[in-house]
Amino acid sequence: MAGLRARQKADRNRRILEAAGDLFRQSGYDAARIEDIADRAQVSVGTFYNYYKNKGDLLLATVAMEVEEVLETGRSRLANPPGDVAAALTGLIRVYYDHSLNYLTKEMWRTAMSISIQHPETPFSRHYTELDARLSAQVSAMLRTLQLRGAVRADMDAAGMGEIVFNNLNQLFIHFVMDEEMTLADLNILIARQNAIVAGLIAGERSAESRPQGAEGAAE
Amino acid sequence: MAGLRARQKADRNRRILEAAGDLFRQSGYDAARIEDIADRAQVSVGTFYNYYKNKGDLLLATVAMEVEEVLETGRSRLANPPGDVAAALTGLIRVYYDHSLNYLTKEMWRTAMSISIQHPETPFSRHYTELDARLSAQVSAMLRTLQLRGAVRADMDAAGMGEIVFNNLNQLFIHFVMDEEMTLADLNILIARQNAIVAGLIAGERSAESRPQGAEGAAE
DNA sequence: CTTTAAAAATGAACCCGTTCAAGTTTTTTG
DNA sequence: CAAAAAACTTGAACGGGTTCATTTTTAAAG
Repeated sequence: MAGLRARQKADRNRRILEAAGDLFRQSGYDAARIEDIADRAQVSVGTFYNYYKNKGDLLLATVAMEVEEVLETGRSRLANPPGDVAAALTGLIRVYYDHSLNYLTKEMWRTAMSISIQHPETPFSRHYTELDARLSAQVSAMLRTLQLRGAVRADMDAAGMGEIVFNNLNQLFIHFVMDEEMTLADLNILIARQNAIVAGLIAGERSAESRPQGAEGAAE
Repeated sequence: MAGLRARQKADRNRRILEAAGDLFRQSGYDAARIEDIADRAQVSVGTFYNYYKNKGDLLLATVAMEVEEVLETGRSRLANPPGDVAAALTGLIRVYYDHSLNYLTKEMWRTAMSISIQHPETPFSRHYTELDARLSAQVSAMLRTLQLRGAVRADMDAAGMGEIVFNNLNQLFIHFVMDEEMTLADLNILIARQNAIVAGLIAGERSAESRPQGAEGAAE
């Protein structure tokens, strides 16, 4: 009987993950108590802490699964982006956005981001930050591809502009998860508007890109 | 004797704020216990909770003071921005950045952001989000001013582009406070680089703006 | 198969933010 | 000025995340 201990360990881990996902989605992160999660996973509270360093650490396991899936889907989009700059950007970004609520609630996203910001030195945060960096790199890579095709101005720093576009979409995503009323459709409209501006600015000289709209009044 | 109660109240509030600011800076937000803050302010724990709804609420009072000051300084920069687009953007943004560590530590910023994201419906978060919106509006206003002067392309949506620029600087600021090693100088270099890209893209046709650098290789 | 050692599970105890019933001080009323 | 009401202070008690000494289970050694 090779590895009874290992099997039991894997089993308990799976049960904890399942229980946590269920309870987080059902009652929310704050309301889901460690004791509840442990009970449902049929382990004691102490055992839970042998598997995860703390409650936040447990959330990462779930969030990370989601983001890995998004990265994989995004990768397949990099090879052949649409020729239209706005469409290419929006298409890639929608891959990210449209996956976002598959397994995670907005509250779970908020909590994950929140913990990541507050404790940047933890493995949780480092992992999360690294996933962000990889998403950002995908946007840069897409811009570079478009640039090599001539769809984007050759004199632009694609890597830097990719970061700007990613930072923008990331911030919009934060707004999205912070507003329970906001739908994915709303978010997509916002990002399409922003991307249209960017596309108008970076489109190659010869491309038939639609030029941006006129300016609105300013504030403050 | 008009308002003994009012004077005592103001006094206690001042003492609590001072004690909290001191302890947060000295020992960090997490390590500063409510009991310690209350002791130092010469009130009981119960009394503390008559003045602030919770620990995070107390942080807002400090953070808000800092941001209000930044907004005021920023306002004075709006009327007469430098003609150079990159210089105008970087100048405004440096007002924000250079003030940021006057009264607050990185850890305090992280905590404030963290709480704001996790509990968006609280007054704390609403206030913080509103301050962000006002900063964003300042960036938009500056772009609009430059546009009216002809330093920025007339066909650009200044309000939308202002949001993009703000989202970018905000995200960079998050990176900054998440990395204890990173200095303000490092941050300013990063934002100058990003702004140079933006400036190159949005500069008015006739302006003598420096064109952006060549593109780097892409990733992923 | 016993014995010994290592690994893991357990729940009571601890810490700290928050709440609340009871007590105290200030203000208002007559 | 006394009595009643209102406003405020207080610290003990509560809840939930986390820790740790102890016990139990599995693996290794003889």
